[in-house]
Amino acid sequence: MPELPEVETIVRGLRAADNIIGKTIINSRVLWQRSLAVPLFDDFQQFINGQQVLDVIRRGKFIVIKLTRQSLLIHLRMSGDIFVESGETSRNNKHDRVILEFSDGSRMAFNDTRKFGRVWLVDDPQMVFGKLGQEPLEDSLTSELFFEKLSRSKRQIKPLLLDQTFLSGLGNIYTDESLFLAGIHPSTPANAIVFEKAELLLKAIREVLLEGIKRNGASIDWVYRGGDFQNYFKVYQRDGKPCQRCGTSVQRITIGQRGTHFCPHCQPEIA
DNA sequence: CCTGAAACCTGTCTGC
DNA sequence: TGCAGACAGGTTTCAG
Repeated sequence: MPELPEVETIVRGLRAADNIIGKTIINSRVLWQRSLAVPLFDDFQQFINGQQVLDVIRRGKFIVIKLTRQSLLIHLRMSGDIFVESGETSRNNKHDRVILEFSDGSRMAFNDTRKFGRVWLVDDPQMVFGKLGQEPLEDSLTSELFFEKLSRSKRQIKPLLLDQTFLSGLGNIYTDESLFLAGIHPSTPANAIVFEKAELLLKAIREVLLEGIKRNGASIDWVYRGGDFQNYFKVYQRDGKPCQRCGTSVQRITIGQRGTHFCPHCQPEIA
């Protein structure tokens, strides 16, 4: 599920719809030990009990739950999801990995089919995301700064955008969609992108992320949470179908072990 | 510094 | 129907 817009959608839900702010944790259950990055199970349970949820924010693809004394960080990786509920659950809870129980009888479940997701309970979040790159939606990232960052790397633009130490929050879908909007071939060397194109790319990244957030993220495969951005993909998983701009068949190639979708006509090789 | 491959996992879909 | 293989929204680690 999880790129910046999906994580943002979940965080907003935890602040509003599911509102866990103000709740006190009275018990925790860890059903899959390796979902816990740190600390070990005994300490986790001991430390978290009694702490109250003060706030929930997002940093990159991390969900940050600020507690009385510490922070609970959750990274959903490929298949993680969060559910808040009370009473008997009606959903499929087969893949619940970590559950927090609140004093009002409700609970929050971290569900993760593929078990790639991780949970950290730490004093200082910086310990976990110290090297994370800038938030793409923040104004402090100017076109000039973005262009300068690009010009310092000769890596292919797609793997660079996926690198969370370069920018934080972009994943496979939003990267492909952004490169399409900007008309840049995914294997273009970053330092071959001229200023005007860099400016266009930053604008495209923001446009795609904001639309994703507006549509509550994308729901694909067997995971559905209400988001419908999947109905507005221009290239992602549209290989073989005509490009909506020029009609050329959208192509799928592999770059950096990731499926990569682009229009050969609108995104010519050489920036 | 860069790239590619493998690992961590479960589930779905396609083709024979 | 069965079964092999490819593939999936991510990240880390290691070899070259």
